[in-house]
Amino acid sequence: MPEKLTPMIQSFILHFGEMGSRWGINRTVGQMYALLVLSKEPLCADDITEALGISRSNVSMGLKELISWELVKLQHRPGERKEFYSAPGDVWDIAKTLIEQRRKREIDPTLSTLRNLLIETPANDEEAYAQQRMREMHELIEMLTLWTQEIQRLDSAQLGKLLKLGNSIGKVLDMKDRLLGSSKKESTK
Amino acid sequence: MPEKLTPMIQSFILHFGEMGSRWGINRTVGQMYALLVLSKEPLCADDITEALGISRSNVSMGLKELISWELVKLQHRPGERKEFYSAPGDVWDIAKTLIEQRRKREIDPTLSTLRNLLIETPANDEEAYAQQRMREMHELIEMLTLWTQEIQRLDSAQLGKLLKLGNSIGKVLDMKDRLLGSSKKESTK
DNA sequence: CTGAATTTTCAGTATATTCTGAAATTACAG
DNA sequence: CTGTAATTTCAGAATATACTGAAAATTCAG
Repeated sequence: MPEKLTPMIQSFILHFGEMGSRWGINRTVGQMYALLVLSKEPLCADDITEALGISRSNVSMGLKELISWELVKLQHRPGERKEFYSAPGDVWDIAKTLIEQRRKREIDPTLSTLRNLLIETPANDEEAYAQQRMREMHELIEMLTLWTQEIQRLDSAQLGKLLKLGNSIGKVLDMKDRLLGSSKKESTK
Repeated sequence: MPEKLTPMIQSFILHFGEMGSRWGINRTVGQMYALLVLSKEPLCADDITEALGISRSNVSMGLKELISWELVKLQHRPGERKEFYSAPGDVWDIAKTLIEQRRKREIDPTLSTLRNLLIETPANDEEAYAQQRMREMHELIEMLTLWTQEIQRLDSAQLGKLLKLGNSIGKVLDMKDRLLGSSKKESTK
């Protein structure tokens, strides 16, 4: 469908369309975002319409969704009515936004549901067991959320350093282990 | 639709059905899994059919999917033709399987696509820029994958200790910072 | 203000996904 | 083996999601 996109850029867009559809976002919106991420200059709705070969109205709705995810920024040019859209220039910023939004939309409501079910008094053994599983689940999700929140506080530069250092994560966890006085004696591979 | 499920268990099942549908898994399969997770004893297909009020064939297909995700284990009882299904008893095992499977199904293919596009020689400035974004993206995904893989190596008990210690993750990251000689001077809140 | 350029909305259509019942297949107790 | 209890398959129906074009609403240059 796309018109003047190079094969390389097309492949990328198609792949992330498919990926998007595996997450909440739908295929077309995923493609729109992929296009925006790859383009240096902000694009207007018509640019997207043409590049992806989809209807103008579909683009309008897609952009609305991307904006609600805070993944896309709207810009105006002086003396121009037209609106231009762009994705953050920093990939880590994008990832942080994605994580944050999914937390708000999925994790938080889940934790809230679990808490509500946990304050009820179990009516029988079956419910007592069920509540135990829910409790474990709540604990786990809360902890993983904490971790990701800590990681999200790193800025792109810090993350870059971490990356360059290779997989020293093992070392950090070992350190953590020592801090915790872990019983299991297993080195990092 | 469900018959003899208590309201508490119903709520849980409904919520995780919705959640499942936001991920690759569909609503009904999500409900089936929620039911299995909450039940102490393994269930047979007919139990699920009855509890959720869906067709027997739907249950059969759903179970097939859950098995392909390795989220559910099949068991036989001596002298019984019937098959019984159960979810792991440990929530962390479940989470690890989910993470692992999503990595295989989504992350790995994405990294592979990115690598293929990165070995091409950019035909023009536009492609050169696009490749740069792809490179950053590849780096980031690879690093985050490494982190999660390290975390996945922890067993349930280690994770439990981590949890009980509260959010000491900040401290570890600070430690890491010092190790890296971070420039930014910001304490853990 | 005005009106042309632009964006948004939405009802209807197209597409994709999920679900079902009936038929085919499989597995195993006897 | 055989018969039956169980599971699986699959074509078609039901449902849900995505997409479009036309019409309405909005915005701002002049």
